[in-house]
Amino acid sequence: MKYTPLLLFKCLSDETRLLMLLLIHKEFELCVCELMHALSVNQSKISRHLAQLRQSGLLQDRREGQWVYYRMNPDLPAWAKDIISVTAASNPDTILLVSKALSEMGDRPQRKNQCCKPIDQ
Amino acid sequence: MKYTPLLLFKCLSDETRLLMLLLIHKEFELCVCELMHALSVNQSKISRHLAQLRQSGLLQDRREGQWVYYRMNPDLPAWAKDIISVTAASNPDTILLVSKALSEMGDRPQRKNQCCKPIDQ
DNA sequence: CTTGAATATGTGAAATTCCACATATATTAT
DNA sequence: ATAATATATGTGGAATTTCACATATTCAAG
Repeated sequence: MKYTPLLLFKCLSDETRLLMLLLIHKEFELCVCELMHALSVNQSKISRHLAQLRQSGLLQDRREGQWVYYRMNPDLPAWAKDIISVTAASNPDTILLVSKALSEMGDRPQRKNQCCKPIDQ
Repeated sequence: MKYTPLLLFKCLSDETRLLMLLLIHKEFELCVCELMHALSVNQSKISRHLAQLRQSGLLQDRREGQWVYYRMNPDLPAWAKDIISVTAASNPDTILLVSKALSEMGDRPQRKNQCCKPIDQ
């Protein structure tokens, strides 16, 4: 996977993808249905943007039963991680509403092997 | 001017705009004809992308005689400056060729007197 | 095996972005 | 005044991106 600034910025230049990335960055790991609920966006749209982020090397996926969980790709170069971290830290308002919608979601899937990052609240 | 991550990333998601921004970031200030020469791109294309970067608040313009010089907008929020700086510092290859083309334009210190004169002079 | 839930993807249309060409504006020189 | 240079922008079309809908796939439960 070759990471270029242009590839990263194209990924970040769509509102749905940007919100998903920032929310996953905050929550460590989320599944498709959680993202659907948080962003109030239909399944095929979420899934297709996730596929693009995975194919671009920004996200990693992990299947657990019927659910597929997405998290930041740990192999992302440091400069790309920095850009996402700086964006998140300096613009907390960006994911305010979607983060609230996520926390108000009922029946969120339980992660089996999560050790460090609990579902908030 | 309201700066949002999405607006910044849309500006950075086009190759012409990204190269121009990184080159201006490195050179501090460049005029339209220098950018045309460095990127080997025609005038209307350069001018239109510069207009977008100015209208988005990323660049500042300054007229001096018949030339218009563009530089980074000093009012850019720190996080946005950081993103551009991190990108430039960690991806020097990105502007390698355009930077070389610019330096081959010659007489950089006196560019205000020589900018856009015919090549054979 | 069949059903249902969660997710992925084929497809064509809608929306957006990008571009080249022509033309307009601004400044300088003659 | 006119001409020449540098830059900006109107316009329509090409290219790309985004979208919704339908269908496919994968897995768990019965």
